[in-house]
Amino acid sequence: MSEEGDKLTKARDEFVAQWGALGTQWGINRTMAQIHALLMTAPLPLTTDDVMAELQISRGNAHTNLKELVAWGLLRVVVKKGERREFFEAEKDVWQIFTIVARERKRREIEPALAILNKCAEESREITTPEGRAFHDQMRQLEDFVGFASKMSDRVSSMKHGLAVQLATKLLS
Amino acid sequence: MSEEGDKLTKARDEFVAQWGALGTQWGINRTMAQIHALLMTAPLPLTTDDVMAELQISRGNAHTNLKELVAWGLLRVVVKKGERREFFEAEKDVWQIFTIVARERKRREIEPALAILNKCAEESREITTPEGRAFHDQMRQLEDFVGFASKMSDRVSSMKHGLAVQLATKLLS
DNA sequence: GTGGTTTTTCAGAAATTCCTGAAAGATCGA
DNA sequence: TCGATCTTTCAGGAATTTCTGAAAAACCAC
Repeated sequence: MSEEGDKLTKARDEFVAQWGALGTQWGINRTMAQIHALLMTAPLPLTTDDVMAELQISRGNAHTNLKELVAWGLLRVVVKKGERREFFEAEKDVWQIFTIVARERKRREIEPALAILNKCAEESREITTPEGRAFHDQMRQLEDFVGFASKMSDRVSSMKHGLAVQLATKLLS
Repeated sequence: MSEEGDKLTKARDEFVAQWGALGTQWGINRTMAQIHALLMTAPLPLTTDDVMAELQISRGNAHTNLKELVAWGLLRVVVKKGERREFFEAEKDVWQIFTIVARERKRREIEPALAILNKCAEESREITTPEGRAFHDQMRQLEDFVGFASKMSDRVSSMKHGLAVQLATKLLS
């Protein structure tokens, strides 16, 4: 039995470590990704101290990243009767996770881009030189495309899981 | 005339600066994003020295990031008759840019994730404890979803622009 | 070959991001 | 109100990423 426990611990530790390393690529910091991995695979909600102990990190670090994950909506705070400490539990549904991440990425990556493109397209609207026209055109094309992507992202994110799969299956066939 | 030229220069400089700042969010470094912005809006191909002068950066920095952009496929090297220096020109078609970025992101973000999930699902396959089953299940669900996303990404990236728009329009209607 | 030009590399500096640890601030029961 | 417990903040330090500048390598015409 202890052997199976070992295998599980090993697999889980590996998942946490590797997922943390991947987090960097995804533009979130290592600790945040590790905490997310840890809680996604935790059978029960954990406290800040549990997380500190498991990942060997400081209280400040654990606290900041736990709250950040709560702000994203990837974790929930759980209050237990007769317990003063806060417990944290992860959203485990993959479609939910996906929509949360998609929304956040849209907010941080797509919307600022749109704002810039809008502004630059506007500022160059009335320039009549060939270079000016070319610039304006390029801004418009980018703006149109990014705006389009933004709308798509909204649509997909707000779909029910089943519907999205249905659509995707059609696309893949 | 000079007034229009000023307006264009101003708009373009702003685009380069802001796009550079955005690059950070997108997980590429500021300089790389700035160079990309500069060349996407350049009427003619530029040399390394042009880029150094425009962005006020060192030769090493300019060189490294130009080559990186060429490796991505976002820039092309242009050789001019009677010129020894290399000139660089950007891919300006938005759909092309999108597919290139999508492919690169898939390679850097999705594929490593799949590899990890695969490994962890495999390692926990035979564990029979309830915790082990739960872990294995979670890995499988993530694996399935990410694999699915990977295939979708491939499909969309390899579409012709028109087809993608057609599909998307249907989705948006 | 030689001299002049352009490209490439890379060690160390600069900038940015992330983490720690401790102190201050809340919360709560008695 | 007090003491105990838990949460939050943040200055300074550590780690990571990015950039510079100069030297080396590659290239080319003569």
